[in-house]
Amino acid sequence: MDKNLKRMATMQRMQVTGLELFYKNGYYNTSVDDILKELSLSKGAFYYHFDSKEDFFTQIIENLLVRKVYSMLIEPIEGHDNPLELITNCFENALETAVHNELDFGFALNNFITEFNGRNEKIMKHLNDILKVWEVNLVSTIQKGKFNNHIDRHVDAEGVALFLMSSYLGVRTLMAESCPSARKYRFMSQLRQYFKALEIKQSTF
Amino acid sequence: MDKNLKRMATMQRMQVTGLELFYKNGYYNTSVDDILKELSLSKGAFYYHFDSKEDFFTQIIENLLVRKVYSMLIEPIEGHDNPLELITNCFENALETAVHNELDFGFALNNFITEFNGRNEKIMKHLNDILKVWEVNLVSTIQKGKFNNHIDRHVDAEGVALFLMSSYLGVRTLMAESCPSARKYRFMSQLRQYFKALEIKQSTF
DNA sequence: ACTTGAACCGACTGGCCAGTCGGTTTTGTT
DNA sequence: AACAAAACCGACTGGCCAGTCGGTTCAAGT
Repeated sequence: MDKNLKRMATMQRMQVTGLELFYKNGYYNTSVDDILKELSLSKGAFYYHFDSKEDFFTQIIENLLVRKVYSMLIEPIEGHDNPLELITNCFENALETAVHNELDFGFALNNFITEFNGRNEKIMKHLNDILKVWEVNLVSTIQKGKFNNHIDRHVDAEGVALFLMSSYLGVRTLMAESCPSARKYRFMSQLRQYFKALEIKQSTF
Repeated sequence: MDKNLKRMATMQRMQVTGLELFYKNGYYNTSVDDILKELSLSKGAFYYHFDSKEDFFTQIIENLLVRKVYSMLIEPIEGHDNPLELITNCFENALETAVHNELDFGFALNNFITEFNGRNEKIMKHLNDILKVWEVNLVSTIQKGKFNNHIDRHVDAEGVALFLMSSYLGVRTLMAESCPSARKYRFMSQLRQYFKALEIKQSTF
């Protein structure tokens, strides 16, 4: 582990730069050489550390994407406060990074899913796993909210989770397209609107 | 116009097949030869009718995508009935085609936007125009609903339109990934839930 | 100083693909 | 039939790119 320090450092550098470029230009539009040029490294170094471009990407998912999605979209909603508030704040923060054009891992996830959907089963499996974790955590957070009387007990937790994930992924696509700031603001307003429908009264189905 | 009949027919065939393959495999992952093979046509035929792959795709957008999005997502919400009902039915139908794995033009739009975002300004312009038309029509439908007392007059029409577009694009991504039928059902339930919050009371902002 | 293996270099291969171009066939016109 | 234009053919070019491989450099141990 100590001897592997240099190895780890190089691999890490490659992965970070790789994710950046894959995020910006897409997987298929980013050549291994593009990444290597950025780092002043050579093909030899790359294939010394990774088996293939696909293997490289898989490791990026496991080492970077999973963790970041976790820390940005999952951890912030764990807690005993009102889940609707937690989720609101979480989305607010996540979308704020989007406004500043920073690397948004939720969006990266969305892009990669779109890019690999129906084209690369192996990679899709990894991406789906992340979605699954997100979904499961949303559902359990909402269930908890029902127990604690923050959320009406008739609401369908799975449905809400799906709706939240959908609208988040969708708005990120639209924010990338134009007026991110205004759209973030409008989106958050509507989210609050939607949450009101989940709060107290009897309804759902 | 009469003399051009064969020309038109061939171009049409190419475009229809092109859209299918671009939809299935993505633009960059579909070679011109792939499309030609499908049609038993040659490179010569292709470049006789189109200037470039990009020109070809642009014409597909203008001739097929625009019209289909219009007929599937815009026309159905024009009318004097309750806009919330119109939109509900429209989404219901649109998502139903998705369940059957048919070519869904709303989804195609979503995929192409993701694929070209930040990578091809020229094509993005065309795609954005479609989104804009969709948005404008949603907004005016909602405004009309406010006038006709179907929708609370405090609601932010632009916000609702954005939220609807977002959630639609997002759920399509998630439906493609797994359990489309169940997700469609859940999504529609939540959409109705959200619409309830827009119906009568004072709120918004 | 010498050895050894990890880390890295970069020229090269083979395949794919957008676009070209000289040629052939098909179609319509006279 | 004769001709011209439209439609189509397919071999070829040049560039890109994933992956290979024989070689060099560097660092640690002895």
